[in-house]
Amino acid sequence: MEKTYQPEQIESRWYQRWEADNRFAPSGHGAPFTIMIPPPNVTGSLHMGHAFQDTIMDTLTRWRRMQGRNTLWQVGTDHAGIATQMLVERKLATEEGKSRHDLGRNDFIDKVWEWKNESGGQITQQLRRMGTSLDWSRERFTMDDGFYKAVQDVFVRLHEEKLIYRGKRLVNWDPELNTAISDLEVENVEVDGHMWHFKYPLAGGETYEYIEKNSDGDVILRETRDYISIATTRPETMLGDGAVAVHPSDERYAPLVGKLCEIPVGPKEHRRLIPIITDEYPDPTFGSGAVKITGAHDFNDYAVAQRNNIPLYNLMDRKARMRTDGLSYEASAELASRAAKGENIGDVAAVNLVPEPLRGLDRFAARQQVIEAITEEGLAVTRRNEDGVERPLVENKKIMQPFGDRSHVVIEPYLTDQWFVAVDELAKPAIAAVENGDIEFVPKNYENMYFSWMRDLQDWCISRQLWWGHRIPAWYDADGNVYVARNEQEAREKHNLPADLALTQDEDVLDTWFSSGLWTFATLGWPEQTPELATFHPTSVLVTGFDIIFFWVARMIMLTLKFTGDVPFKKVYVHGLVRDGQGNKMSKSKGNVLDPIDLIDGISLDELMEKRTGNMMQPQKAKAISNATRSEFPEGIEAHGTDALRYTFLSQATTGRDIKFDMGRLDGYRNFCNKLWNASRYVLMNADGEDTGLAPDAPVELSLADRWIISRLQQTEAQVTSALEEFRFDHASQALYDFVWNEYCDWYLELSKPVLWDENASAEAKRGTRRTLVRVLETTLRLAHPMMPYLTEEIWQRVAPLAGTFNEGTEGSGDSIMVQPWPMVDENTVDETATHDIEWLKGVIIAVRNIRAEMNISPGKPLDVLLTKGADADRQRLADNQRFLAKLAKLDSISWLENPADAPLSATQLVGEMEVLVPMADLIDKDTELARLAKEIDKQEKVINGIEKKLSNEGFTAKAPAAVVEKERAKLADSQASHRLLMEQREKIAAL
RNA sequence: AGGACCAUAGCUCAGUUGGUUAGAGCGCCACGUUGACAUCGUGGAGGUCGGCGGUUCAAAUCCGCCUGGUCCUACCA
Repeated sequence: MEKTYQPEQIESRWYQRWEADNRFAPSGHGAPFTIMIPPPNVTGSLHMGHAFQDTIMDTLTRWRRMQGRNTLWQVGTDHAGIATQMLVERKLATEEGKSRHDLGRNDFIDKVWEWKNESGGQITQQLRRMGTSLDWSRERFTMDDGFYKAVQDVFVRLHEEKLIYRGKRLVNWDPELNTAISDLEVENVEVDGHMWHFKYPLAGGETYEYIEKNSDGDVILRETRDYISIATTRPETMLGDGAVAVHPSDERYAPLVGKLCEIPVGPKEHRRLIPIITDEYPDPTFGSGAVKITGAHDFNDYAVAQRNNIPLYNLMDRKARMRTDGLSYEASAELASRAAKGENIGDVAAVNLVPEPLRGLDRFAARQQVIEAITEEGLAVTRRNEDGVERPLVENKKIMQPFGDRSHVVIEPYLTDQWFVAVDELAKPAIAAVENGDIEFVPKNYENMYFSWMRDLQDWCISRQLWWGHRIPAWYDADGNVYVARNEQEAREKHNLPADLALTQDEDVLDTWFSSGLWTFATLGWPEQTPELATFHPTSVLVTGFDIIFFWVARMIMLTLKFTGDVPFKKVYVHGLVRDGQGNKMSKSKGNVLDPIDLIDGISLDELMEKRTGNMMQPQKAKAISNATRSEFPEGIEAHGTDALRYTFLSQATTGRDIKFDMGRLDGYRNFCNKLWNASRYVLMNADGEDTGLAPDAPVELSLADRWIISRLQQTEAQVTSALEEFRFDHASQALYDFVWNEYCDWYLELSKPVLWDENASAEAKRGTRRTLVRVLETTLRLAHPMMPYLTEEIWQRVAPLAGTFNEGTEGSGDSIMVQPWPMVDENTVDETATHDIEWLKGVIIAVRNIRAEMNISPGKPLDVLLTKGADADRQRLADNQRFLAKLAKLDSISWLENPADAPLSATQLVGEMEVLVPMADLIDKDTELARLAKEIDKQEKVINGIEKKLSNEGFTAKAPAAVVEKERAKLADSQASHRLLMEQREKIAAL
């Protein structure tokens, strides 16, 4: 074996072997255990979030597999409609200078498939690097044939039940991508905005008395007005106003209700009139209390317009430019004015209320022009500034502006025909499933997040004006009648359409999340009732980030309950975001992204800087990022191997919070891998080719240390297992780390040396120690395997043949650790006595080490040590463990002093009641030692005082449980003993 | 505006139902290479558990308020 662990040589070899041997396919005979991987974008690449998530899923999967469960970890990728289409469009533009429209729909889609086939392997290759035991033989894609069928089926059936409908609604429109998006794909960001105040003159020059009162009811303003004052952050939408609304209780405007006012924009001769109405929506205490209602360009206004039958006038095209189509402004204004008076004007779609000079302008340019025109006309509300000049009132104001989460452009509420899922009926059972515990969130508090969202759910807009995705299975005839069916033929049959009737399919595709919502059951063959579906569904646990609970988890629950009658998963393990070491979100623009593969393989500083700044347009920013990178990673990043990376993720996988990825820990766990590697080297050096007690009838003698480490192993097995059951990967990894490093390596291996290297030790004892060394290691490897698969497999191959315990119950498949049984706790080998004895032994050794350090005695200098004042048990322990003590504490001799009074001047430490003496008359520095003792005495006195105070408190002795009081008394006795000893020491030294 | 989570050693984090002398790793200091490992060993320094109040015999832990941070949801024309 190499002297240090070299992961790169081991990992790819084992992964290929596992995959070739079909180790990842379900094979257990126990209860099924299923995890569905959250399908990564097919054209994506592995980021830290994936790596983290995949580590957790793989750990669970490997663990359950070893427990004998019939384990399936289903793999697949997502077609990721918008993301993939954007990517290919950008590629097309840069490489061929073409847009998708140059290619046309079919050729473009071919192009995407081409790209998918070319690059889709990247993410799956990277997944393999993480050691994931995914069943590649069942890999799925959300646009493969099976999914196509499932999606058609779900769509058609939901439509038949009227749970999918089509309608003209106000939706979030992305003017860059030219598609509708769902509420969830909108990010609201606070930006600096303005609020303008304009006067809407009353029709026919009418006037009224405007009276403003303060909260006490005193009149603070009284004036005659011929207008109503309106505030807006989006003046360009005034063109599409359909009404002005005031609150019904607002006395200021009561005289105006039912009258008409004039929108102060557009050609003067065709100014439109709109009614002043009442609605609950306006807040009388905000602004002027009067709100313009632009039903086609604002969600709140839309609701008001619906309630009050106000027409919706669309002003913009798909790119959020002012419309150029439809009727002339003059004709449109005429129609709209008739509508305002209550006339039915039929289809409003042709009405284009954008004045000709503004047509074709971008929305922001149009805004500027509208503001200027109104201001010029004197219809802006003015305020006298500090300098005494009247100026138009423009408030600077933080406003929340909606941005597309992909395109990062301002989203426009836009009136279009879209397909929707009516969610009310689907949400009810989905809420119930979590309420009644059929689905459990870990940690629990995410259930609240889920409930609050589910209880206030809007219908889900599922149509996207994209090309890449599942095309909506609906066909139209020339008259616009719609026929929903699985295919055109079925549409004709279903509706008895004449063969010569021309049908065209809906141009839109479905929201990506519509198909991924079917992920847990469509991957298993649904709508066919396959054996896989019967076996592996519902799945056991979903591992996912909190950020997609709404996007994905909630929708899976709704759709799966609807179509399988069962929940998609029983548990949802929700994890936080992986952030950088400083707690910042990793992002390309910040240049702080870590690539899991780089952490595994290592990367030079130059390459890392290039990677982080490669496509960056601004040289200044690139330089800043380079500098930051250089100061954080002056030497680049070393290779750490997959297991170390996995272990780091697991140790940081604490519940309910984001993860600050800690490079220091990564180094630490790389060292841990090396530690385990070297411990194994030691075991193999001492056991390979030797008698490890494999023969069933060979007599074996187990030493104290052997019994102790076996006992500790049982406890570790119990800890790791229960930690995994509770999804506490941090605890599982910690328990294993402690056992391996602090017990097996630090103590047991050292304790094994005196036996193995002692020529006088019996064959039985040597055999027992070798057997224990090997078996404990072998079991530990199995315990560690789900967390660190490569290292454990590599070592296990060499250790297992010497351990001879691995074939139990898994005959014929004993050639990989993957298929070995998970360690079972054996209560019979838990040995309390051995534990106490070893603790005593450690106590003596540590006491000597302490004395060495305190007295500045070289660690190598052999000492003669005396023990005294102990019980008979201590004397016996000394007799039994002479050679261990001598070896580990580097002693010449250690013996029992019958009469404490005979003790020479010594440095002394207590182990229980017993004293450990290192005689050292010649070594002592009087003053230093006295100072040290004074400090120690002081410390003990503080402890004693604290406990005495506690014990003298009657409330404590009366009310605290007896055991707690007893514990305090024992502590007091210990401290008093220490104190006495220190005092004696001080006396002796002082007498020198 | 409503809600969630977080605040423990210089850094990253543990700390079960209240009872520890408050722990780990990294970093730091001192010492140490003959027989698994310097990606190591031994010993050590370092914390009034964000602040204030309360409940209790007893609070890092339970309750309230405050401060600071992260995030979600909804938003006011």
